Amino acid sequence: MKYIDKLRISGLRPTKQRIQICEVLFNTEKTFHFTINELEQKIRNKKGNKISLATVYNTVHAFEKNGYLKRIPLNSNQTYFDTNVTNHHHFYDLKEEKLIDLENSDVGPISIKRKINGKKIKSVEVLVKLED
Amino acid sequence: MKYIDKLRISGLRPTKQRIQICEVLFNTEKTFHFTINELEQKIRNKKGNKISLATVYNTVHAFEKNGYLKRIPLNSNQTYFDTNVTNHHHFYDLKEEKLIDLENSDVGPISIKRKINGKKIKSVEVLVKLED
DNA sequence: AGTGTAGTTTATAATGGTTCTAAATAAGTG
DNA sequence: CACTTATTTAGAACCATTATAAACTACACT
Ligand SMILES: [Mn+2]
Ligand SMILES: [Mn+2]
Ligand SMILES: [Zn+2]
Ligand SMILES: [Zn+2]
Repeated sequence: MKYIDKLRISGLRPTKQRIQICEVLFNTEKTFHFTINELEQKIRNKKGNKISLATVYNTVHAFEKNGYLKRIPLNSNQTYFDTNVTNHHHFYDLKEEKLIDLENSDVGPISIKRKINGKKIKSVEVLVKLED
Repeated sequence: MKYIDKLRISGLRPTKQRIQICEVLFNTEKTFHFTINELEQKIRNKKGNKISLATVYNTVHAFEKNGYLKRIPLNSNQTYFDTNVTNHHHFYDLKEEKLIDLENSDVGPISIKRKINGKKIKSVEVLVKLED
């Protein structure tokens, strides 16, 4: 999907800054994990110009709300996002403080046997912590 | 196990403040989830006196390090802890913003088929998000 | 018991990721 | 081009958490 469509569907006008964010986020072979600060640095390195943090936060949050980015539940002082929005799970390397994707085929089916009245399951996410 | 032993094993002297924290954390039929601020309020309500936040943080972190409390990976602006330190998983009710324990028997066995060289699995935690 | 030392509590400050603000700028529309 | 509305931005505000350092306490040893 073209960047501009992702932006438009997310209710955002395709500005110069947002398109640069898109190029770093979506113009890659592989998906990746990032914090807001890492993303801001990456844009500065790859594009050679600086986008204000407020714009990065706004754009990432809009993409998250519209399903083009995923927030990863993790105990860290920074929030981690994922450009891989398919259902998948994660290794978390405690020493390196790095996330690694687990393909869905890497994890057997997960059966949740308990039901909560009036609630339905929105997502099931597994976090596998790794140590040496 | 007596509070004082938990404290001593954690390398902490059994002071008046720490014993009050223990009474609120461990002197209950059921286990529970909490944030530091909720814990501090609970102590003030149940014990009628105030313990400084620094002491609550220090004590909780010492108990976490020694396996008497568990930190729950969750995307929140506050850190959640659990007095249930057995292997178990969680529902997270997105609307109520509340954690619910899933007993181990509520979740089928989870097989992780991928290995990372030189790393071993420390924990496997499932987070099931609930919506209405 | 009294003393000395190391551990502890506490109020308060510092830190740092995130969110808010409001003024300057840019996009879209006719 | 003129106008309206959305966007960007630097900086301030927010707030959970961590650090600080002075007053206080546990406890081991006389
Ligand atoms: Mn978090
Ligand atoms: Mn946190
Ligand atoms: Zn991922
Ligand atoms: Zn729990």
